[in-house]
Amino acid sequence: MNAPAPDPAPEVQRQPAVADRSEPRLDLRATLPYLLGRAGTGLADAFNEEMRQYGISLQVWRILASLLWRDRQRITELALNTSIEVSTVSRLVAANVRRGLLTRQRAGDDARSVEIALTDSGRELVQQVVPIFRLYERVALAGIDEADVQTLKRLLVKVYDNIASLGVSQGTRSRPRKSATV
Amino acid sequence: MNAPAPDPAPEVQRQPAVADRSEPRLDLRATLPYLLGRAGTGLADAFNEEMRQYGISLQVWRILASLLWRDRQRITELALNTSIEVSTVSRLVAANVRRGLLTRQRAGDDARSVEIALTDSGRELVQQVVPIFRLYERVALAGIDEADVQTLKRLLVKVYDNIASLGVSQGTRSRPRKSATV
DNA sequence: ATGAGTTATTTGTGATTGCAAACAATATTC
DNA sequence: GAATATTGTTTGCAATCACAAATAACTCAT
Repeated sequence: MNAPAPDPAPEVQRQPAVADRSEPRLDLRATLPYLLGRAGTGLADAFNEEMRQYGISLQVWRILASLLWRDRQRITELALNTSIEVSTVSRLVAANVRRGLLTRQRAGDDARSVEIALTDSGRELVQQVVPIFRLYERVALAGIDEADVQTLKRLLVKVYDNIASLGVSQGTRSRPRKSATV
Repeated sequence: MNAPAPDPAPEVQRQPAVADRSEPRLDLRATLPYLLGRAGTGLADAFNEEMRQYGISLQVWRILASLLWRDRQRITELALNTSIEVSTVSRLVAANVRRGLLTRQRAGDDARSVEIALTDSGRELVQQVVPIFRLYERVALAGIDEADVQTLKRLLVKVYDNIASLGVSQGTRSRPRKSATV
């Protein structure tokens, strides 16, 4: 969702012939995918766990947070901004309208779309959680100096862009797909 | 639900009074949890997709890779090494024994445990995938110089350790929990 | 306006998987 | 050596969620 990655470097599809040169012995635990996934889901799981006491899931948190950032979004917008499947967003929104955290009303200009907004208690809840979220970020970054934090974030963006460039090359793909981001 | 955020290493429970000082406006997309999750699941999804043509899921890949690294592991070991839930490992192993990629035989010394090992065709398959895995890692790291790669990995370990300290701090936790690592 | 094509959302359904309970075997304690 | 606790694995069940099909409303060319 950003810079289309400068020089996407190696092309992915085909070349198993050459690649066989690498050793068969593979220690996953020193690889980027492993370290990245472990840190990511570790953080996500921990935060998700924390969210239980607020009665919301991580996914719902992201929807609420997105709405705090910009209120009155349509389902599709929410799906795009949170990287959650549209149908899932639809159901999650429905559930939380029932719970009184969100309102859903049809958009004036387009009778198909609905505008989702925070209720007062919804806003209250998110604002209550925001400090917790920030806290988790601080905890995750504890003992890392500011310069390294910036480096880390920059590299994570770079990595994402590198990967994203793959998806596009594949041709027909541009869908949101899964996710478990905090 | 487990530890309701006790008093882990870093300062956890901040007073919400002060916390309100932080801007209510929160741009998720500049935060570590977001960037981390996005990069991690982006990579995982892409690789998972790639695995389709080999007929295995990302989870199965990790089990196979772990067995390539060290053969003859018990279910619990596999769960530990791959960070996949024990019951899930059990089912995945069962399915792939049926498919002829793995063998399962009771361990000599303990009639409860089973030893999982690669069959020839299982080993053949993993070895075929290893280069693809390495390729994905290279693609993800494209354009990042060696020093930064090391920094990135080091920081990811640090972040994980920081988070892990949260969970462990409260005696009761030591289970593997969810995951989606490549 | 009418019908083809598109966009927004919801609903049906199957697959995955986490948790807890069930089982089975071993260890420990008395 | 019986009773109890612990460990390793599997299974029952429920929740989550992606994909696809269905529904509804809009756009636009004719």
